[in-house]
Amino acid sequence: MRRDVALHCDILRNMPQHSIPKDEHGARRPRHEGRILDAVIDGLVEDGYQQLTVEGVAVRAGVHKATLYRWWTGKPALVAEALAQRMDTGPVPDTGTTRGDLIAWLRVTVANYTGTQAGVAMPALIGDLAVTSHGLQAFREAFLTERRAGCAQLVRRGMARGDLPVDTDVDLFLDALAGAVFYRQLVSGVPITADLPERIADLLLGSA
Amino acid sequence: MRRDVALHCDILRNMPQHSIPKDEHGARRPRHEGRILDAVIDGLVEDGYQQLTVEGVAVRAGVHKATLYRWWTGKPALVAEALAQRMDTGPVPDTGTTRGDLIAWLRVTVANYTGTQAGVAMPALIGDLAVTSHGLQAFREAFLTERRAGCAQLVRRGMARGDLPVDTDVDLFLDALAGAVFYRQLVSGVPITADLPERIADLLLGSA
Amino acid sequence: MRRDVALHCDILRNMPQHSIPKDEHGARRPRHEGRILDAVIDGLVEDGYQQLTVEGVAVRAGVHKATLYRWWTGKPALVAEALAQRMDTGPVPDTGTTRGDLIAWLRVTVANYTGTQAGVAMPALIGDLAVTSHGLQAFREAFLTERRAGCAQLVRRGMARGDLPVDTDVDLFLDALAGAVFYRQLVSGVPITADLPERIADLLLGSA
Amino acid sequence: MRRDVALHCDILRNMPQHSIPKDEHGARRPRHEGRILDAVIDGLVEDGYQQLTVEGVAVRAGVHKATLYRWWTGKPALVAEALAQRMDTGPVPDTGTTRGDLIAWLRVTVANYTGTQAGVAMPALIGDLAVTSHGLQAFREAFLTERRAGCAQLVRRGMARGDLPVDTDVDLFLDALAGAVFYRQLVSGVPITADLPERIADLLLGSA
DNA sequence: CCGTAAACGAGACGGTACGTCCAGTCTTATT
DNA sequence: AATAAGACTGGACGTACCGTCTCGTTTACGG
Repeated sequence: MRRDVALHCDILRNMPQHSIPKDEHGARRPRHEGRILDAVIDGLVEDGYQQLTVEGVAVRAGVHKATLYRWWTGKPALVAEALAQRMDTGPVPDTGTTRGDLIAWLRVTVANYTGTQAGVAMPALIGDLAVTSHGLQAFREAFLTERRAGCAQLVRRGMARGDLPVDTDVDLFLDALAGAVFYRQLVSGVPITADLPERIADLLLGSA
Repeated sequence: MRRDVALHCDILRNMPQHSIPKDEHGARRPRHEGRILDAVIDGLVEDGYQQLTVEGVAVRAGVHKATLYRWWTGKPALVAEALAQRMDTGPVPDTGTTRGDLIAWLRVTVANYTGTQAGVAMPALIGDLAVTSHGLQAFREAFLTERRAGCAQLVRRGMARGDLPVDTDVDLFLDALAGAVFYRQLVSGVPITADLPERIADLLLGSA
Repeated sequence: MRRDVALHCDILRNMPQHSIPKDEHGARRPRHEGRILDAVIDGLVEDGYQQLTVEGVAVRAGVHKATLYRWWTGKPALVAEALAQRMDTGPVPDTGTTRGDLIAWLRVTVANYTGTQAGVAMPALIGDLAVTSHGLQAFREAFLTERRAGCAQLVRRGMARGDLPVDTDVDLFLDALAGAVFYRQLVSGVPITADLPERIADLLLGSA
Repeated sequence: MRRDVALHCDILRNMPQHSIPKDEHGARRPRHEGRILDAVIDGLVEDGYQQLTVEGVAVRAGVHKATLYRWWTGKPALVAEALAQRMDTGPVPDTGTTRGDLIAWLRVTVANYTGTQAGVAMPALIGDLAVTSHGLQAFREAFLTERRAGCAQLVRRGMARGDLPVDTDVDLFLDALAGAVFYRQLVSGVPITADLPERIADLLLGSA
């Protein structure tokens, strides 16, 4: 009943008062889920993941702490769900060229990791989720799988076009693509400039 | 006096009893520094970064909690120093070929992130360090700069040899190199196999 | 509607299914009153008064918590009613001698306070009831008045017989009689032996 | 270290600032013990035992909740210690006559149970203490033993004087003595008048 | 060899948040 | 109607760890 990191892309929210909210499968949902997830996002933006507390979210959302624990197992689950719902995924880009597709895709990635609080929250969140073995895996499925599949599609299109070697290791390509952004933002700290997407695309297309 | 993330590659340790440990500049050092950093590492290995507590380290090291706070500002500083001392850096590889050098360097990187507890602790540690603006920067300088410089040297050698384009963005190349490993280990969760170093090298050398 | 500590010596219980239970005055009664009060008693016996919870009673009785709150004001009222129905009162003893009567009466008292869970539950129950001014009074009327009247009758018979002074303070006599048992059981903790009734009777009859 | 109901008649309190308070045996004591026990008593008087909360005591005493839990196991232990220190024991009365002694002793008893909040708190306290098997026993030893011994001395003196039968069951006598007051105050609810001590004395001396 | 300064051990303490429990109320649906 | 189902507010629980503090003791160096 209680979702650990059971993430839903729930669009049915802000229902008329006094009607029990349900998701698309008819399952019960927290009464004030919208307010709660908004509160999580707001807290992330203002204070960052570390400073975010369950009690703080409860206060901000005007909800009792116990209500949060009824529906989520704790801070990681709350944040994971909030991020999953708010993180921009967008459509798979189709610009006509492989380079253009990769650049478009990377732009969204860069925006997600830098523009929102998601990037800053991510390492700590992952650290928290990794405490339990299943936590991180569930998060990956809810959060990454879809987005990763979109990019894989894009890479295969490039292979078909002959822009990429036919034996390209797709998974590795994706890891290098996203990893370059992720690592720069979190670890190396090299400033992220507007032309980063193009530079990464060029590096990986071997046409730099 | 108190080092926040003032990391030293201290080789003077395990001194004869009853002599005050000093570093190479004659500065005083914590009496039981060796035991303490060992305790940190042990704690990391057994419980992970999240579960590690300053009190726990104190108990494990047979030292009073206040002693730790006298010398370090808290958990992140303790862990950062412990990792910096234990993380294997090694010499800059020189195998004769650029591909060989990259593979050798990546092997050490993979070993660091997977073999030790460092990789697992890293995201949470970074998350903690990122709370204070200077924390993360200090950690980078102590931890990354040297290692990164070694790899940069290796990349420039490749450019000189003509194995890499002359206008290669070195910083970006390093980010993609390490990022692919880091991202795979922490985010995507794709299993890390023995041939990963070769595959990454091939991908980035455009010869895949 | 809702009885606070409105205790009834209800003998209409375990009715045929699907007939609305009513008391002797035709008033409506909770549908599953029997199961509920049994659950209270069971809970008292197994866990004691402190550990008894309204939710626990609801679960045990297979009834919804709200149902309990519809008919009773809370735990004290529930327990008070359950005890009132189960506490053995018995007839006023008439053995022919005052000493015999007192002993017989004390035997029942001792049995009530030691054999059942009533004695153990009593102080905490009284503590809870005493929170509201009327709570304790209502409990006294339902629980004590009848039993006390029976004993008073017995004492007056003794005065008539000349076994007790004609100016005996009956209320005080009753308090000392029951108080000796109550105090020993709850406060002093001196073990209660089989001959306690005789000893108390002798003490108060002045023939010890 | 932590006293469950380890009660001390500690007179060493309100020490000069920054000196660690110790009891007569040199054992450590809570820094603000005086303020804390005062807060307990005040809370009892104003709200009664049931409404008293550990958090409330902490606030009232200007002390952190964790401090209370460091030194006491919970509410029962706190209240027990506070009552033990504040409950008037007084010297064993010696009026020259057994009747006078009993009356004097009963007056203090009545005052304790009615004048202070102790009497009102007592049943609920006992109920709480009785949850753990040792709790009640510890309380008895700290709280009752001394006072009871004083009265026993008084009863034996009466036996020596010939005012009481030589085979009087002292324990039972004490139970009846205190029980009459206790039971009236808590259970029967009969109003306690000024002449109650005399009446009880007369009843038990068989001279009523 | 002894006095001084520091590091250290011991542990109470205030503070913040945790995650849990139960009370008691409410809405909605069912019987 | 009375019940069932169960979400919800509210308040307290007892715990964990943080980082700071005082106080007394040890340690090792420098005169």
